[in-house]
Amino acid sequence: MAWDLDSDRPIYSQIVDIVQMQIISGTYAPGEKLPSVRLLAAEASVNPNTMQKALSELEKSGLIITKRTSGRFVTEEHEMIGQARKKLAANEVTTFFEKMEKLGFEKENILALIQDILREEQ
Amino acid sequence: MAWDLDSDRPIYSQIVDIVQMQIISGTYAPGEKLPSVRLLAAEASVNPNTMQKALSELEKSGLIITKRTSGRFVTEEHEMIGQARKKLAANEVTTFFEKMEKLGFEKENILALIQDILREEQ
Amino acid sequence: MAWDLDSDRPIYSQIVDIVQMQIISGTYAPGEKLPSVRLLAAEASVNPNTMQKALSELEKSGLIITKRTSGRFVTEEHEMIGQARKKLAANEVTTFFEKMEKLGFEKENILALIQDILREEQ
Amino acid sequence: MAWDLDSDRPIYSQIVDIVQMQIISGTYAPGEKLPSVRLLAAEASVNPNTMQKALSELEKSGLIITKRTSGRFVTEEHEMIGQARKKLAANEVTTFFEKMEKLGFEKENILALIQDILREEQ
DNA sequence: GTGGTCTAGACCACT
DNA sequence: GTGGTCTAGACCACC
Repeated sequence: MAWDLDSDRPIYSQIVDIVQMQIISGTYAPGEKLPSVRLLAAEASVNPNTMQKALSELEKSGLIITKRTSGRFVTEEHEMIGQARKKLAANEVTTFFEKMEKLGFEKENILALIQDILREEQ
Repeated sequence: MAWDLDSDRPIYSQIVDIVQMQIISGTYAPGEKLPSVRLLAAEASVNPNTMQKALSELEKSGLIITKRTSGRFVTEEHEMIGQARKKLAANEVTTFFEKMEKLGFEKENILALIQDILREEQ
Repeated sequence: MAWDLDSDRPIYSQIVDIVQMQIISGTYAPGEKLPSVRLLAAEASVNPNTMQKALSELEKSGLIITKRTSGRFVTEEHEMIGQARKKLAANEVTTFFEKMEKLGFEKENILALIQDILREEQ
Repeated sequence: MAWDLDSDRPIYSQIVDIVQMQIISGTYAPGEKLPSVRLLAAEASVNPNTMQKALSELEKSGLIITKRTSGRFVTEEHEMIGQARKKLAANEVTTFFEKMEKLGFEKENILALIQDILREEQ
């Protein structure tokens, strides 16, 4: 597993993004038990406290459920995962549009442009 | 001028991107003379050789014309600038689609999604 | 190896020509590993940076492939080498014709002249 | 007049080539009087002795005739000029073939190649 | 003053 | 060990 952490952003925040992505993409399925904090921390070469903080964030957002005695599990509510996915997607779309507008493209034209490019790729 | 260089990527490459963006966005107009290598290097707090390497790249790509004794100028061929703009846009579109596909969206659905989001923003 | 560099033209440019010639003539075979930058630089009594600049040019032109940690290799695409050979040949032919025209020969007569001379040489 | 002398070869020898070329190409017509040694030397930014030596060479080869009291003249024998022209042309042809053979072209193929290139140029 | 080239020497990432 | 990047400082040609 490539964790690829850099020192630009807080480590815990980068971990949140990675694990969130793994949940959304199904690497960790709904209801699946996550590895222990210690194991994950070791994998990522990170202090367990840091990993703990990251997982707490994910619990706040509802993607992870902690069962005191048995560990952490991915939520079984597909709805939660779907929401997270939509939120990330919305972020991607808006930052994408910001970049395109810096390049001087009007919102109205971007859709047309995308269709052009997709057509060329085929 | 905020050059905002980090150590993740080669500095000269970041400079290429920044100056390219300035040309495309019109900060430097077609035909306009660029500041001298030494001045730009001082501005960016970078060695003149590094700045030179960046500008040489831009010359190879056709965005900049060097006149030996009088300085460097933005090309007057709007065509070249338009091409660079299109190339950047195409990159943005493809990386955007890659990210969205990681999030589990099919190409066909992305267009629909964008339209939804744009409608909500209004 | 005689590098025979003079100060009329940029050294790196002369090196480009020499190595290019070695590749075309087969001194370095397709797929063969080139000596390291530092070694070549020492051979040519040149700064490693200068040699690097020359080899980078050759990489841009496609004759050389760089594998980051293991070295530089002559391309295995005979097509690329053939193209370079053709380009050099075309240059020779055109400069030859320019000289001959300065001497007052018409294009149509040059072919005939060449045939005469070749016949005499036999 | 661009004399373009470099320090690779003896200056007088370079001057011989240049003046010879001017005679062959008709810049100096058969029978025409050449400027004085002093004037030519000044033009070429060269010591008059050097110019003198160059012109003596040309006299030996028969291209120039010295008339003691009135100056130097281009020969009126078109034959002489024609021979010089042929000799230069022959040199060009042979050095051209040497270069092409270094590039791996057989004599037999060069003619065909030239015809190809000339056809493309049209 | 401009850009272009070159050297010397350093540090980095990768394997 | 490999190539890649960067800095510092020098000299050149051109105008």
